[in-house]
Amino acid sequence: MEKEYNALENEKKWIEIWDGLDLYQFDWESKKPHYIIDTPPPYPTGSFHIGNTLNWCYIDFIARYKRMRGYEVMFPQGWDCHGLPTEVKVEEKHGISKNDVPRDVFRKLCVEFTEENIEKMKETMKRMGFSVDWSKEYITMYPEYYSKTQVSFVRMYNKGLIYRAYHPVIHCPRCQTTIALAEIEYRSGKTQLSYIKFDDDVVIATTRPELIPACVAIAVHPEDERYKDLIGKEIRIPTTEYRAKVIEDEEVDPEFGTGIVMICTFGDRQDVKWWKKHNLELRMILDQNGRLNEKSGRYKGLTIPEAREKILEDLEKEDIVLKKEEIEHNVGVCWRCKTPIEIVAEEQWFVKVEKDRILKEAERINWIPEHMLSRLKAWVEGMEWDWVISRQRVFATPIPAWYCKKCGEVLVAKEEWLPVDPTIDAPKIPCPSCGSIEFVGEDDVLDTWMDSSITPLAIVGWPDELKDYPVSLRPQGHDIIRTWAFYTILRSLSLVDEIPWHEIVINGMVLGEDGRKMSKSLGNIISPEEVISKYGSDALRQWAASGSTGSDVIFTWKEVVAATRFQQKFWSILRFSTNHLKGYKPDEKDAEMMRDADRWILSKLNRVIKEAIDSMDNYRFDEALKAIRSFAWYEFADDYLELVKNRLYSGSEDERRGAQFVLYKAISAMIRMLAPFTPFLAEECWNIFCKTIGAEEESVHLQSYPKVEKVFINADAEEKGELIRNIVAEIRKMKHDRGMALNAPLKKVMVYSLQKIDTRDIAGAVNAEVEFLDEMPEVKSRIKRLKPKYSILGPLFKDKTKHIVKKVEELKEGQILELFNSGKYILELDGEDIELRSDWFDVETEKQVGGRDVVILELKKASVIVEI
RNA sequence: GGGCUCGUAGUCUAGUGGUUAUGACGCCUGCCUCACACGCAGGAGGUCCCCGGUUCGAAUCCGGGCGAGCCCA
Repeated sequence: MEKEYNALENEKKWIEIWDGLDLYQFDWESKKPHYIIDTPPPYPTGSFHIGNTLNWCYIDFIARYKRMRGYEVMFPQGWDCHGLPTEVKVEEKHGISKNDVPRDVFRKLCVEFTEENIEKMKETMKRMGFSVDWSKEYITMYPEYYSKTQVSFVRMYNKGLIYRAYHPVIHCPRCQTTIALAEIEYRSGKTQLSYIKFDDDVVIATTRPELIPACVAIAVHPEDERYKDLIGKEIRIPTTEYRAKVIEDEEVDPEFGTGIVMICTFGDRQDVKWWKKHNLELRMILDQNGRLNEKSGRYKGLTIPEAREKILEDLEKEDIVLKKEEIEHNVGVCWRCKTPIEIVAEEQWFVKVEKDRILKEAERINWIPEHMLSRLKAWVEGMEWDWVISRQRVFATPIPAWYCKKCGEVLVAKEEWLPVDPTIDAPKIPCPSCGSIEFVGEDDVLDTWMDSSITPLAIVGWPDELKDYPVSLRPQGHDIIRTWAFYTILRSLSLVDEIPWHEIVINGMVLGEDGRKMSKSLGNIISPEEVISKYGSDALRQWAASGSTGSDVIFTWKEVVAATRFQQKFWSILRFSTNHLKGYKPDEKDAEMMRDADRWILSKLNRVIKEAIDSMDNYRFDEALKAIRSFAWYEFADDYLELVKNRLYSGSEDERRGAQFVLYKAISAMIRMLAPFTPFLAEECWNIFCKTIGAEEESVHLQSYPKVEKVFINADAEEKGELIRNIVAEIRKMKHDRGMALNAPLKKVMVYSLQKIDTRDIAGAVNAEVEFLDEMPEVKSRIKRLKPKYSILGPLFKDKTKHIVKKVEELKEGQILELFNSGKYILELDGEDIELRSDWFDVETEKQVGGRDVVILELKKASVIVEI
């Protein structure tokens, strides 16, 4: 074995080998229990970012672990292709607008662009060693997938869960499309608040003077004494012939501006609420292109900024602009182009949101961490209107519907017609209402979430069949609980009356090294490729396991570097161990050759296996990896290997066999426990390990996870082992304190302890002859004090504990001896007899030696006499 | 403005009622001890954000405050 572990070389080697092996194929026919993961289909931006990396590392830890635990695991990979970002990129790339070319041509350009991006991202994913079953890949822009989206639309329409309605929707004037609530971002900034006199009594303050022609009412707070008399009055709206009534509403803020507010259709979402509540007139002065229309009178044709300027100018002329002031203001903008959004009323397709049902059913899903459910609940409870699913775009799943040219009837496709593009294909039947065969195809398309909200259904064969449902797991980030998780639950309930998954595991966001969200402007972005090219995938994967599930994780180079150090450490452990395992034939009978140190570490190993299993089962990757790493490094390498070195190098055949048995057990288990986290390192180590012991060389990723062998868990062995370790540590510390070399020979060491221990390995480790004493003839020893175990005393004696402890401290040596000799002692406290038991206390002893020039090391459970 | 999460050594972090509060990085001292100097052996470093309460006992539970982050309005 090389002295140094070369991660980059090794990882490259295994990627090539694995590529030809198909290790992770899912088999529906397998008799093993199925474990199906509804993996996120990322948006093919062309780069797999570090946030994705965290998410996929979690998925891969789970997938690899579950496989090793005997499950038939499905780890599919999808791509959520449709959407505006790609349209924008393609327009940029080809220097065109989507309206310059026919729809199908533009769509084709988008498909090509997306295919290239997918390839790039796959590259990174493979390099990361993710155990994806690529035969289960799905791509939402292909007809095989989007026909499923269309089927889902048709079925929900037929169930009355999709409808068309005239409704205020959020609209981006630049993108010229409707956007979902979830697609609004909020920007804070300064804006101008203008005070405008509508008449002598009515002065309103507005940030949107251009909407004055759309003013349909004026509102004041019902308890605002200043304006009581105004309620019910009709006021003329400046610059127009319209008149508006003054109404009262509790949601008016009397503190803001003048306390009088104009209600427009629509300035913001509050306007929508008031408009609905008070049944106000609808006067849309904005067109879809973001320009004012004829309803605005002489401002027709102006853009919003132009209109604002012109109207203010006109109002100034009328001398009714009383004041202007700058205020801090939050404005909703389009998430894509950052243009302030508008609210307009249009005919749209909607999906009905059955709030109560979703809230109730979401509780049947196991949320990890639990509190993430409250995020979903808060979102659902706050929803003000149904889900708008129509978009005025090109690169998306077509809405399978037509409108009869003659009578206007809406015709939604039959399932057997799908996939269909109504802008190209005609319906296969005449209008059911009037018999006409002339139709206009719907040219709105579906929201991308309509594609991605059926992923768990798509991977189990829906709509043809539903092989295994709900699926096992949804892993995703907390940022998309209100979108992906929410929409998926909604759709699953609507389509198959079932929750989509048994469990949902939420990962946090990745923050930059400065603890802030990664962003271009902060310049704190780290790409996975950058990390991989320097330190390799296994190191980055270990970083991903460093945070606790659900919490945001800070990216730190030092964590990555620490991971590579562990890899080297483990490599050295393997190098040492295989050196001593050459020619060893594993044999369970060798367990009989084990000595105290062997039994101790084997017991610890089995505890670690149990801990790792518990942690992995609870998706606590940080705990699991930490337990494995710290066992390997500190207990196994620093303590155990140091203890048995001498026996391995120069012990008898029997002495060696016991240690070899343990090396074999521990190395085998540690490699397998590491496999989900560091698949490359583990594979290489397993390969070397198998060669060393002459076993069949098969991928570690096809092995089973280590099992807890209860027979080796032994509290007595652990106590002895700890004592041996502590004795060695204490002697080393003594050498250190006296400036001696750690391997300097000592004349003699004598150990006295009530615990009978094996001194063979102590001798080897401290380079001295070691004698175990049954008595301490030359040593005077006395009990220094008793240390109460509060965890026992507290619950038994509650408030009396303090008094008892005080009494115990006052006990004489003879009384203490009585306690330890008989195991109990009667203590009198306030006239009451209390029976103390010896195991309620730890005893601290103090010893002295006369005569010989020795150093006495006092340990909790032993005295060590060292002759230097 | 609302919801959620969090506040523990210089930094990051574990710990959800019980001895001396976990670990990593960094720092200091000594060692090239035959697996590893990417290492080994030691060491220093803490008001567990603040105030109150519950309890024999609080980093942990409750209330209030201050601060941070995320999601939303």
